[in-house]
Formats: sequence, structure tokens, C-alpha cells
Amino acid sequence: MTRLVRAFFDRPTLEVARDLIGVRFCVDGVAGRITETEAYIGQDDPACHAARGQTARNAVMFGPSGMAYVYFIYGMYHCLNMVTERDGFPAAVLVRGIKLEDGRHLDGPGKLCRDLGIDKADNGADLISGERFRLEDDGIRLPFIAGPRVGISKGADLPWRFRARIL
DNA sequence: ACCCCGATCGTA
DNA sequence: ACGATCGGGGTT
Repeated sequence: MTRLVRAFFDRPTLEVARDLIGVRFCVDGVAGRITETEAYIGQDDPACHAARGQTARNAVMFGPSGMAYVYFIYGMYHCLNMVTERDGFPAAVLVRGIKLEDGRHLDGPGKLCRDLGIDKADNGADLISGERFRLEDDGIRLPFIAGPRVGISKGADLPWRFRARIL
């Protein structure tokens, strides 16, 4: 069981989003496997929060890869992203689904953060060398399918959502 | 100071 | 199909 290194995230976002499917993810010891992701890639992606430049909210996306970008949405939910690509290029992978080892399936980015206790206090946390979050590669790869991203109006034609075929 | 709307979710 | 709920960011 080897922990992911920063080079894993310092790559093209679509590659990272696909390779994250099946990866083991632990939050304060609660372990599961990532089942669904979406890619948000740079200022040319109209659905990316960075599309209109850097702000206080999206600043983490502009920084080094391997960090958690957590934002508050719809007045009641948080969403967890993992920052990708080189320092200075704003991109990230949204985590949309996790299958926990106890059998529960956390389906949806808002529910997932609510049930794992992830909120704005986790924005900027290091996923590579931090204590609270661990990402581990145990060699298991799940087959996945690509499709359009959920809940966006602009950029809805791009097949940048990936989800495991079988949980 | 004001207004709009969003990478969602539960209920109808 | 729709309402809840509120912070961020653009506009006046």
C-alpha cells in the first residue's frame, strides 16, 4: 500500500481524474475508494471556477498540485476537489463519489463532504503529506465510463466526468 | 449597497 | 419539477 506522491497530481487533469477512479481515500481513518470524478481545467474551461481569473475563493486551484480545494455551494453544501497540474495553472478534480469500506456509498459531492465532515477548514490541506487525508494506491483499478459533467450550464458538452462501472 | 446565481440535494 | 439557503463576485 503506497501513498500517492505529488507527481501523480502534477499531470494533465483528465489523466488524473481517470487514474483516481478506484484509488483508496482515507479521511481521519475512515477509508473508501473513489468511484466518481470530474475534471475542471484552466481558464479556458467555462465551467471551471478559475474561468474568470483568480479570487480569494479559488486561489488554491492556482497553487501547487496535491492540495484540497474545498468550496461552499448552494448555501448548504461543500465540495472537495484535488488540485492538479503545475503551480500557476488552475485546475482540479472534483470528487463526486466514494465507496466506503463499511459498504456505504457516498454518492454526490455535497453528501460526501457532509458525511465525512469536510468543510472550508480543509481548503488548502495537503493530500500528499498531511495527516487528515491519505491517498493510497493498492494496485486496484476499476473500469470506468466517461460522460458529461453534472450540474453545469457552460461546457456541458465535454465528457469530463468519470465513474466506476461497478462498485 | 444590491442582486444574481451556483461543480447540490431532498421532497413532490 | 422545485424550493431551501447563503456566500462570492460582478455591477451600480
